[in-house]
Amino acid sequence: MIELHLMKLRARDEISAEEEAAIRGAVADVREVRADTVIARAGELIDVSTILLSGIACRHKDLRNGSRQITELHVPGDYMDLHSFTLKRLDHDVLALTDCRFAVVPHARLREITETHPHLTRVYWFATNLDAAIHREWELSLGRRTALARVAHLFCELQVRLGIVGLASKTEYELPLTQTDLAESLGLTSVHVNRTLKELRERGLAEFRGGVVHILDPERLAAAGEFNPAYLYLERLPR
Amino acid sequence: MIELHLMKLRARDEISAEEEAAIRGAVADVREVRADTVIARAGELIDVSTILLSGIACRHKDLRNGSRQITELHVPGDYMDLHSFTLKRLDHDVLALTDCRFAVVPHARLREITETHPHLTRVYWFATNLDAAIHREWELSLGRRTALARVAHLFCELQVRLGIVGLASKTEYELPLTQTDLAESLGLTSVHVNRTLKELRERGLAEFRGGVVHILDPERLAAAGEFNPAYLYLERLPR
DNA sequence: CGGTTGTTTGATAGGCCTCAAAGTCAGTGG
DNA sequence: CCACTGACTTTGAGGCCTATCAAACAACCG
Repeated sequence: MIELHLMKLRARDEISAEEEAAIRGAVADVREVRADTVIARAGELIDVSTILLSGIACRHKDLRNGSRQITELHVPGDYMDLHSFTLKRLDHDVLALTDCRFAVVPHARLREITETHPHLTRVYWFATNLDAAIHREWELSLGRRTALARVAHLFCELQVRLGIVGLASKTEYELPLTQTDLAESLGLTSVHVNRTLKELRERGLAEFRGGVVHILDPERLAAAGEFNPAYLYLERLPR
Repeated sequence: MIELHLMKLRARDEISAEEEAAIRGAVADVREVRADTVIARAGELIDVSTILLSGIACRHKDLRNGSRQITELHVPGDYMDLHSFTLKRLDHDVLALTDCRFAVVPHARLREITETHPHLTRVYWFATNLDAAIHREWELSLGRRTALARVAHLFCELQVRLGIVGLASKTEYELPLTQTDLAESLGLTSVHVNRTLKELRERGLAEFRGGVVHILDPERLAAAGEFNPAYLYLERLPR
C-alpha cells in the first residue's frame, strides 16, 4: 500500500523494520478522489498529512487574474503535505490532477514519531527538504531556462522521480497530464507548450502523446534541459 | 549575538529558556566574510550549518551560460543552510552579497537536539519549511508575475522579514544590494530592473536608492505585487 | 451525435532581453 | 585637489521569445 513511499525513503537512507512499522502504523485511512479535487486547501488549519498512492497531484498557487503556478508535481510515494505538520496551515492548495488514491496520516501520529523516533524524524525532515530542493530547481527553470529547456528538464526530473518508485523506464513513462497542466508547471501558456513539444519531437529529443512521455534521446534531452539529478539526492546516506 | 535568530523563532512559537540554552550552546564559532564570498558550496559534504548575524546573503543556482538565479535572500536571524543537516550536501551555493557575520553550528549538535529536544526539532523543521514556502512564493513570482509585481512583491516580503528582526520600519529599510542582485533574484535583467524601479518611483509606490528601500505607499505597493504575507507564517502556534 | 475537453495552427502583439554607450559616484593616488 | 579607475546606474534602439487572440481539428462521452 505505502510500498512506493518506502521505496522512495529507502532510496535515500536505511529504514529499519521498526521504523517501517511506525510508518505503517501512522496511516489512519486511505481515500480516493476524482481528478480536479482539492486534497488540502490553502489557509485552513490542518491536522493530517497525506501520502500519494496512485495518480498525479500538485501544489499550486494562483494570482487574482486567474493565472496559476504549479509549484511542484507529486508522484506516487510522495508525501504531498508533510510540511503542514509543522506549518499547521498550507500556503498553497494540493490538487489532484488525475484520479488519486492517498493515505491519511494524523499529525498526532507524526508528533509521536518526533517524540520517539529521532532518526525517522530526520528522514521525514529530509523529505521536506527534498521538496524544497525541487522548488529551488524549478525557480531556476522559471527564472532562467528557455521554454524548451524547461520542458526537457521537467521530463528528465519526472523520469527519475517515477523511476525511483518503479513507474518509469529509462525512456518511457505515463504522465496523464494535459498540456495546460504542463504550462501551469512551467510558467508558460498551453499554446507555447504545444509548440515546444513539437520542437522537442522534431529535434528527436522526446515525445508527449496520449499521456505518455517517450524519451527519444536521453542524453541530448538532459543536455537540452541542463538536467543534473544531484538536486534529487539519489544517495543512501545516514540522515 | 543570535538574538535576531531567537526573535525570528519566537515570532512563530514559544521557545523555552532551556531550548534557548540549547540553541546558544550549539554555536561553535562566529565568522566574518567579505562580500562575494561563498559561505557554503554546492555538492560538497557539509557538517555545519550557519546562522546569518549581519549582512545579506543568498542561495543561488547557475546555468552553464553564466546566468544566475538567486532562489532565496537571507536576512539576519536566518539559518542559511539548516537543510544541509539532513541533506548532507547542498544543491546550491550560499553566497555573501554584502560583508557578513554568521554563527557556525556543527551538525553533531543539531543531531543531539533531534535526540533530546523534540519540540525544538519541530521548530527547526518548521524553519526549513518556511524557507520552502518562500521558494514557492518565488516560483509564483517567477512563473506568473509581471516585472513590476515581482519587484513590488519582493520589497514587501523583505519589509516583513526584516521587520520581524527589527531591521525595517513600515516604510523604510536598508537593502545594500545592486540592481544586478535584484535582477538575479527576480528572473530579470538588470536593465529591466532599472526600468521597473523607475516605474515604481514614478507611480509613487516605492524607491530604491543608495541601498535603501523607501516604501512610498504600502497599500498600493502590496496591491501591485499581490502581496499576502500568509506564506511567511506570522503566527505563534505550537509547532 | 452534439457537447465538452484538449490539441494544433496561424496571425499579431508586447514584455522583456540584448547590445551599446553615456552618466554617476565613491575611492585612490599623484 | 583633481585626474583616474572601477562599480553601478541610466538611457536608447532594436529584436526575439513568449503571450494573446482566434479558430480549426481531434477525441472522448453520455
